[in-house]
Amino acid sequence: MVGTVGCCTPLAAAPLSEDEAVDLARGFKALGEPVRLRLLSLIASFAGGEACVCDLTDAFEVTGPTISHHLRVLRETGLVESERRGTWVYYRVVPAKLAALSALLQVPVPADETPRANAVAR
Amino acid sequence: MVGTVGCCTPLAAAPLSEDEAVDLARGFKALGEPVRLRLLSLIASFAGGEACVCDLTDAFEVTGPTISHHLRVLRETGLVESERRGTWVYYRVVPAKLAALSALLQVPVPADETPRANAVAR
DNA sequence: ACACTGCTTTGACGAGCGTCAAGATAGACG
DNA sequence: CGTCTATCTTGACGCTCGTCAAAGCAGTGT
Repeated sequence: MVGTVGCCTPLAAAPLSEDEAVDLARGFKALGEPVRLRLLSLIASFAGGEACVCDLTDAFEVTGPTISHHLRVLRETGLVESERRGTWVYYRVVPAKLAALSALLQVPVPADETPRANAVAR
Repeated sequence: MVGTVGCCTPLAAAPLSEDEAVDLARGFKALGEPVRLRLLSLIASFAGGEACVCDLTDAFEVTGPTISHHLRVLRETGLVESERRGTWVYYRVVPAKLAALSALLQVPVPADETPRANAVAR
């Protein structure tokens, strides 16, 4: 049963240990950078689920080395995989890793708060 | 400014714009720090969904001001709310904000990859 | 073998972040 | 009012991070 809210380790289930927190924070920190987030989004939304670096570089204002640096961070965090095919290097996302982080943020919504995500008032 | 850009926008649906990415990355960056992640987890798993700062401070190795600083970051990011009641200040998580970030990471899993996300421990 | 293109690494610089000690503020209780 | 406790702010320090230019490496084609 995959679909349940408590499939893995929701944030509210139990206080995170320091080691768990260090490990998970690595993932979120990698996502906490606009260029990396766009990079991930671009790769994920490419046809076939993979994109070559040449496509990615053109979509940003930063230089090639910077893109390469961010891709390396994403790769070393396990959020993407890379593979060289001939001249080009292709990147694709690792869904399991994203799912793990996503699951952590699924908090059981208390009764006095609407479960709709877009109703963030204030 | 409410600005919850991607309330229901999975990462793979379409490439993030720069503005969306900047906004969402703010949230992930706040989560990308072990102490803050544990703080959030601690608050979320407290009975009643809220915890006073005194409870939180005791659970960490860092000093009071540092806890206060991290709580401020979480508050200014919209991940938690605070309320003073008498002597103590209580914090509680904002589920909608977490849900928004969680939804973004839900990627359609391709057939060749296992959908299991519980390999979080690493 | 040589030149050319795609991508990564190296080294350096400025900005931002996590942390603490010390001081400031707010409420409770004599 | 004055003191005590709980929490936040300020200012400073070291470390990490994002960025770039320049150099390096890997494949392709001539």
